[in-house]
Amino acid sequence: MNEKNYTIKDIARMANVSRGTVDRVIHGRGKVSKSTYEKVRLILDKLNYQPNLVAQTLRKGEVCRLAVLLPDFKFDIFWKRPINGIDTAIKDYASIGVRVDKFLFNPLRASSFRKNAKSILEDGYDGILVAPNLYRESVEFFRECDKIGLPYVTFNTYIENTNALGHIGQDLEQSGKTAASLMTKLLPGPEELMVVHVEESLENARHMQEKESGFKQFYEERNSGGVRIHVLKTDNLKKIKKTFLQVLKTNPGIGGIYVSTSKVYIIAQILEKHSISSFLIGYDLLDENIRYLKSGHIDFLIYQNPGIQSNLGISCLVDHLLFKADIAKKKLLPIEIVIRENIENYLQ
Amino acid sequence: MNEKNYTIKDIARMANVSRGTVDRVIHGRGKVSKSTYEKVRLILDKLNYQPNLVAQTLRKGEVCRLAVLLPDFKFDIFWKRPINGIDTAIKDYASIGVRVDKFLFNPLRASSFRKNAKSILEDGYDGILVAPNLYRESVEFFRECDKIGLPYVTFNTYIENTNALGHIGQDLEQSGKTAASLMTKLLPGPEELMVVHVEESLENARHMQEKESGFKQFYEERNSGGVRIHVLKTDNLKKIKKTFLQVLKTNPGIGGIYVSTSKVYIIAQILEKHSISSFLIGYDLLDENIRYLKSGHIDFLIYQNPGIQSNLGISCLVDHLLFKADIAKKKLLPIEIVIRENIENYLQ
DNA sequence: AAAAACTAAGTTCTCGTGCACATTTCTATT
DNA sequence: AATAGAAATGTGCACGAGAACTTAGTTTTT
Repeated sequence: MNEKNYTIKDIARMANVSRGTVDRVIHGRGKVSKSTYEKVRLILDKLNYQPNLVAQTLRKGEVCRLAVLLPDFKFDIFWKRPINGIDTAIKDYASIGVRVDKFLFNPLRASSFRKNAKSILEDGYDGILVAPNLYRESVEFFRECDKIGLPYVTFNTYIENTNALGHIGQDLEQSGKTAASLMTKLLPGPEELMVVHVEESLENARHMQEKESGFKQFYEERNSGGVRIHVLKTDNLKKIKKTFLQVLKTNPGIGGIYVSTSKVYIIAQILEKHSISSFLIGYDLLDENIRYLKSGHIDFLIYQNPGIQSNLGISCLVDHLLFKADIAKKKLLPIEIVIRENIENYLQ
Repeated sequence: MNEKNYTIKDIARMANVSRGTVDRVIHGRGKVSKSTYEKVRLILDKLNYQPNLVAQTLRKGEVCRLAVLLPDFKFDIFWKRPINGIDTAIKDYASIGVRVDKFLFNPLRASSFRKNAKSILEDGYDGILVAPNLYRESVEFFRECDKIGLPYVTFNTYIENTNALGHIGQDLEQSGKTAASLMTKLLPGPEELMVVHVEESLENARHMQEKESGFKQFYEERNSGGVRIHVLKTDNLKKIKKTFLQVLKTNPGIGGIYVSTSKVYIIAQILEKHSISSFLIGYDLLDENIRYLKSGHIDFLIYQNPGIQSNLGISCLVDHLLFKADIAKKKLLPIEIVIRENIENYLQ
């Protein structure tokens, strides 16, 4: 019950050797006779010796240095929350001696990515968390990392065939499927539905596509042949109202709308204004969205906490570097289903 | 950007005093002249000195000792997961010098609670996490704690008018409301519903009641006058099938069933066997429940991770004791809505 | 005026780890 | 047997905080 935490000193005393010898055994630094090695090893194993992480951290000062390479939210607001999440993670990990430096690149300029990547490679970091949304440059960067054995974790955008330690991201397809499943719960019969993409960021172009694909896939897998899905895509916030209403008018059978982005409140607004009754599912806990969820104009919000994503990314590297833990290749974020009654959990 | 973390030594050098003096200023231990005090204080404030938590922990060895007083899961399986959660928390906090000891009592015997409570009081702990499900004994225990200024956090069962530092628990009423809200999404019209309580543990008797109350409240608040709710309560697993089928037969209009416990798979089983089609909402990610969720016999599962609950409980005490943080009086657990498409997030 | 009491400050030790350096022990060669 | 050289093992210090202990200087007491 009352487990004592054995120290190197304890082990040394029990094995009748000095601390230095125990230390050498623990770290396999050699220069220990075979018999001594085995004697110490046995005691170590029997007592299940765990080094005192606190002392270790104190001694080492900075345990490891991580670099984070993400798009600057100045150019793409999408990245604001992941970056805030990183800031939180930085504080959390500072106490155990992990230092994290941020490198933010302009996602419109390959040169900006290259420049930051170069700095990272030159600065001798121990691990990197990177959003590889510039494909060619990222692959090039990964080659460099592989060359010098620098571990990296990919973030948000998944790239095949890399030696990444892991990937942290949203499961967009599954997210679309979740939306579709919720939709059929609202509208069990064969129905006419609409998928609306309200472009909000560069990053999201690809995301929206995958969500739509997941949404459709759900119905294909179910063989719900009777379902008709209309897709509306726009990046012009001014035009959207007109186009949207037109699609609705042309297809009066549409009973459910799935908005693939956090801009779902725009659709809710239109529905409210024109007193159109339709089921509505969208993303994220923006204040406007919450208002419409509470008023009943939005039926479900799906939430994938980007803050958690950042934290997972850092912890993934730390686990590998510090605790030598085997980490899951792909860590995906929870897809949270939010309604009026359980929203409180997700606010703060 | 590149904030250096100043140490006592740095401060001492800048103020031209010794480390001891700085230490005295920091901890207000007196024996420092006014002029020196102010000189040091000024530098401290200007540099926003934060003591190195790692060194502090190392020095102090054990930072604090916490006791956890819960029912033994040998007598009530309900407590298995919270206790597992505690075990996880114990490991997590060990690294920062927090020691947690478990005291498990027999929830059927007041004497068992008393005996454990006495041990805790005598052993000089710094804080206590307690499940006060034996009312009279708990109140008595809290009086003792108050007397010696021992902080405690209540867990799972809420007791009014205590000086508890906080309470960690499920929001049962809200949980019932969530179920009701999901039900209306499945069954929008005025309907006939059933609430089934399948008693599974002592603890749950009260829980079930609150969930039912929340479920009904949802409809009252909405003024859905047309809804009829039948309640079935049983602790006899053998009889349940018969009674349940009888209620269904007598009230053929019932279109939705809300099971207030994790035993929802029993109902699903009956529905499946008799090919009864009805919407079904229940609790927890038991293997059987997951199977029925995947097969479509269960429509929604609600999940309130008891492991998280334990962790929150410990962190609540640690925040208070170590970081002197103001903690929220009531911390409630997320109410997670689980369907086939997002279940993966919650498994492991 | 010397001893005692007190104040303000400095010094040293501890916590457990990890590494550099010092010392001992063993082996091989002359 | 003496000794170099390697191999094995021991020791000391630093990391930063914190508290006990020590010292220097001042005031009070007898």
